[in-house]
Amino acid sequence: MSATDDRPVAANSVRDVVLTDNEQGTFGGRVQTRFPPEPNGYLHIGHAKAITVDFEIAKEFGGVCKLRFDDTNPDTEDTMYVDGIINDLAWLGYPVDTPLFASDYFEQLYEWAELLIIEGKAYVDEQDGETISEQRGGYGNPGVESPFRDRPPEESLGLFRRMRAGEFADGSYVLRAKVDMQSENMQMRDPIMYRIRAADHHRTGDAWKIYPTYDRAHGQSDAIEGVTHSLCTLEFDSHRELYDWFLAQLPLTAPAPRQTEFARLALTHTITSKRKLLKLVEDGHVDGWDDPRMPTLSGLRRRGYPPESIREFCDFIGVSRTNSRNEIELLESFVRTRLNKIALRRMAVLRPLKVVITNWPTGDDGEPIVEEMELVNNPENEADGTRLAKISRELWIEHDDFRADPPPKYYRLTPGREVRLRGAFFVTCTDFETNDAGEVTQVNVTYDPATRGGTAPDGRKVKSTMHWVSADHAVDAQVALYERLFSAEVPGDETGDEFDDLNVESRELLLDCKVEAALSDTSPGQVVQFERLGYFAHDLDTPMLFHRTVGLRDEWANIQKRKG
RNA sequence: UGGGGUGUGGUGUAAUUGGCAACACGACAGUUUCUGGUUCUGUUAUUAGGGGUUCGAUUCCCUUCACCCCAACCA
Repeated sequence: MSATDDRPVAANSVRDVVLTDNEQGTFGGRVQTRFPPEPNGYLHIGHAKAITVDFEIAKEFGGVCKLRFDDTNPDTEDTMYVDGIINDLAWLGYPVDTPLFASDYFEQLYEWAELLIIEGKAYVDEQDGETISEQRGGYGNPGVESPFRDRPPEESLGLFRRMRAGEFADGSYVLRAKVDMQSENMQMRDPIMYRIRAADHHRTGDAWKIYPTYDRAHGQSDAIEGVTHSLCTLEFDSHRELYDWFLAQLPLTAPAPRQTEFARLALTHTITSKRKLLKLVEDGHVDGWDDPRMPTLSGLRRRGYPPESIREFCDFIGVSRTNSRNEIELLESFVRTRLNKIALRRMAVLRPLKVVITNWPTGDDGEPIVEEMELVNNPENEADGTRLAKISRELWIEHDDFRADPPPKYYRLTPGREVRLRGAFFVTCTDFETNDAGEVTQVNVTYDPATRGGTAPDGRKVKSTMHWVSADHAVDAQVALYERLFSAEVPGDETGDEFDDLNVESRELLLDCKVEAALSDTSPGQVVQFERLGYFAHDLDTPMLFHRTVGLRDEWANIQKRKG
């Protein structure tokens, strides 16, 4: 997905590595990548970057990218997540027919483990986890070799086979690689290769009693699949040495895959830790994994983010080794740019205020007449055509669009002022009514029949144009407005606890909205622009419930913010 | 504390072998407009600090500092 316009192509440190490999013929020009999620949670915006890096690099060089589930830890994994991930991937634009599973390689991995034992490169340790951890030493401190490190291979082999047979309890034995207890790289201090787990695996059930660790399984799964470029995030940098070590012990015929790291995506006002996302769900701060406030792909989908805009964003931010945090506003700008082109315009009144056109004509039956106005569906795309909307004597307008006592620079309706009702008429406010609390309950206006369609024959101008819906023809709707889920740019930056920055008012549900009739034809998931308000996504399940995807740029809001 | 990684505007990313610091978002000012939207224009940086080599340094050298990652039988 390289840039097609005159924009400079975003940096891509991974591309540079592939380019170099191709020049040097490391893999004979082959490029194969993989996206390797663990099925223990749903995909989020951070994964979207990894996904585009993995898939787009492969595409760019005429290679393939496969989806492989790294399902080596039965305790946390579930088929539900497998399905969810495949689903989200397809929505993002990367459909996968035949996912791969690390668990399919368990037998091969096991055989290679026996090989290492026989060659004296792995041994069974029977110390407890705490002891092993202590012996690992610390940064700058030497490691201590396990008393079982030089156990004869035959003995280790016997023990390892009994581990597999299920003769031992969880945690009683582990298989360790015999690497270097004095290495400056902690990953190399005899890492665990296999541990005993009595758990039920989501695919292999109880067939296995022992499970390989990530470091043990990952690189070798890559090798089994023929991966050339194993792309991952920066925190695995220190694992690369181990990744290479394991592969170097194997009787591989093809060149070993190469691990290359890049910086993970971080966004302001957003968390992407799976554990904390799960906590948001479990503690009821959000409705679920697909709550529109969640940074999950399913949440963004419900929120109305076009998948293309996420891909364009990922392409734009580039790939580098610099730890950074992108502004959520940048992502939103891609959403707006895309939606501006494709979203149909509609009129919706979120906080209705009654307007009466006092000089509106009456028909022969004594009732106010009803007229139909032709409205443009999308000024950015003439092919979207027009629609008809009914108008009569009584209307709803936005509460914010009238002020009895207007502040400076207020262009909207106010006593004595003439404004335009979008695509309809010019109206002038004559007076208004209030309740006991002094709140405005109704605005009375007169209209100028000569301005039908929205232009004055005499060429006079108005300062502002407002959206409206006919009171008799409006449809009821509910609208969810969203603020950032975390109020701080970097959640937890002050206190260390992200949840201290949780915005408890991140959702405002408006139950009594009045929208134009055409909106009842909106399909589930469709995103439209409510004119002057923003982009809104029709809920996937509940009819006439709309989620604000993102607001429009709002100059007036900025003016008020500066004052306030 | 040992090792590894990274530092370019408010933010993110660019800048052949050293040669006018570019693009986008945001902000601000203006323009256009039947959306305070859109469009278009302008403004917004002595490249972490210090020193050195050079006619010339974001780029090469030395040095200081800051931030991130690593001591799970998680991935």
